[in-house]
Amino acid sequence: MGRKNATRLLKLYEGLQAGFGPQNWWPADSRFEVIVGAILTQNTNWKNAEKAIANLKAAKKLDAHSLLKTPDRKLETLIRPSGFFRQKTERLKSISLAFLVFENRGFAPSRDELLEIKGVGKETADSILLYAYHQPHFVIDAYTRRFCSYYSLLESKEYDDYKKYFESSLPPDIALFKEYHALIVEWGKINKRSFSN
DNA sequence: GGCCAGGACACCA
DNA sequence: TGGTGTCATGGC
Repeated sequence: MGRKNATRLLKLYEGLQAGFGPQNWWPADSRFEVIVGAILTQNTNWKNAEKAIANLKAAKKLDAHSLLKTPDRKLETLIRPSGFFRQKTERLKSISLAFLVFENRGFAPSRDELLEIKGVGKETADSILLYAYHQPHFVIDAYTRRFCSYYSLLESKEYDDYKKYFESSLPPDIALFKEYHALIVEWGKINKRSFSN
């Protein structure tokens, strides 16, 4: 059954690849920038998150120390285009602090450690693990659920059900995980009018 | 002009 | 566990 899923998933992957080409996620110059982007894009169009990141970059606040030293009001102004700017200001600060701890001790955070950080849920944690720390965690988002529903792969309400489905069906290939999730997002953007929910 | 983005969390029953 | 409200800007 795992084999069947694998065959099916890989076939769909090839189709997406052929249709959309290489995505090369995550666009960022540093590990910290990936993490910041993961917070800023929560329930937000990436274009808007990108503007906020550009503002942070221009203000030279795109490193954990500078960001932590920036007053909340100032930070809110810089990230305003990404929406939810008050929440995200708080979340950026809490994750910046945790990031410094991870850097100092010299090894990557576990999923549970990330989930303990305020403002980091399952999708954000997996995005950070996959795209910032290059570990084989499959990222599940709204598009992935629709994708699974559309192709009758899996029907569930639980994040972890989807995560296990992909991780147990696919070979633990980091590049594959990164590219597959990115392609599903592209697929979702194109098909969003085709069906609802 | 309404709808919704690469979610998370608090609160309630 | 399951349902609902809140957070907020900008593109289409």
